[in-house]
Amino acid sequence: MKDQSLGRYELKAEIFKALAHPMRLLLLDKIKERPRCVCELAAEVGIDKSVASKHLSQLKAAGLIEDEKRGTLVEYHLLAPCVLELAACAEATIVESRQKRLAMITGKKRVG
Amino acid sequence: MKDQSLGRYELKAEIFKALAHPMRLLLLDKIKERPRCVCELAAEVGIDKSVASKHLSQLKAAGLIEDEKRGTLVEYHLLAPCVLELAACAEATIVESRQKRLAMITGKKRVG
DNA sequence: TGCATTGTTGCCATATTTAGAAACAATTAC
DNA sequence: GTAATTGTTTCTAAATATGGCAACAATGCA
Repeated sequence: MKDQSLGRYELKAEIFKALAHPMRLLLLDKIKERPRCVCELAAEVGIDKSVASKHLSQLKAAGLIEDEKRGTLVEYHLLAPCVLELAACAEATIVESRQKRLAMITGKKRVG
Repeated sequence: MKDQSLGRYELKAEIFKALAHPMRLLLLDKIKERPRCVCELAAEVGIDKSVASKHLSQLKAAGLIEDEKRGTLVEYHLLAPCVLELAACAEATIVESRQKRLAMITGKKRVG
């Protein structure tokens, strides 16, 4: 195996990889509020424009956002609304997992 | 900024990072079918047990799976059902995004 | 006890990712 | 045209992730 089924997951992994950076998640949230250009995003989150551009490029390559040129500006807007649910689900997953873990620890103490 | 809001996204990013590898997505799918031990998973996907153990460790750290010792075996089972939706959503996102992109290209050709 | 099975961890070499600065490209305004 | 603004690309160094192997730990069995 190792190739047979693996191919099916590489595309999925690419999307998760695009989401696997706190700065990109922050940028996504900013863009979700309203479309923004690179310079505005870079200033808001306090990073260099080249770094912002590269992060946005990755999000675009994953099909999560889209760009539109307006003069010298390049405005990015959200393409996949599903992403928001992804992020929310991720957060919920953390909370649930921790609660379960805590409950289990407590339960074990009581039982054993 | 750069610290102010970023912290909120680091935990989310950790989850996405755990999902950002095709092998780990494959392992998750196997575990989703039914709980399995490390050696079975490693054999099924064709990787070394140490590599499998490390991947599973990452999934566990992200709160996505949980382990349970059974003699010399360590059985892993799915902890966050939300993850499955995450993966499905990721796949749908790809398809939708590509269709939109194709439609846009076609549209641009027609219009312009 | 001695041995086999199962998992985890440590180590190493390699590959990928990232940030920052500078160079470069594209557009607008003068 | 020239300068200014905005983005992208390139290059480099540092950080991180990955796979494979060996060493080690834990459990079960004879």
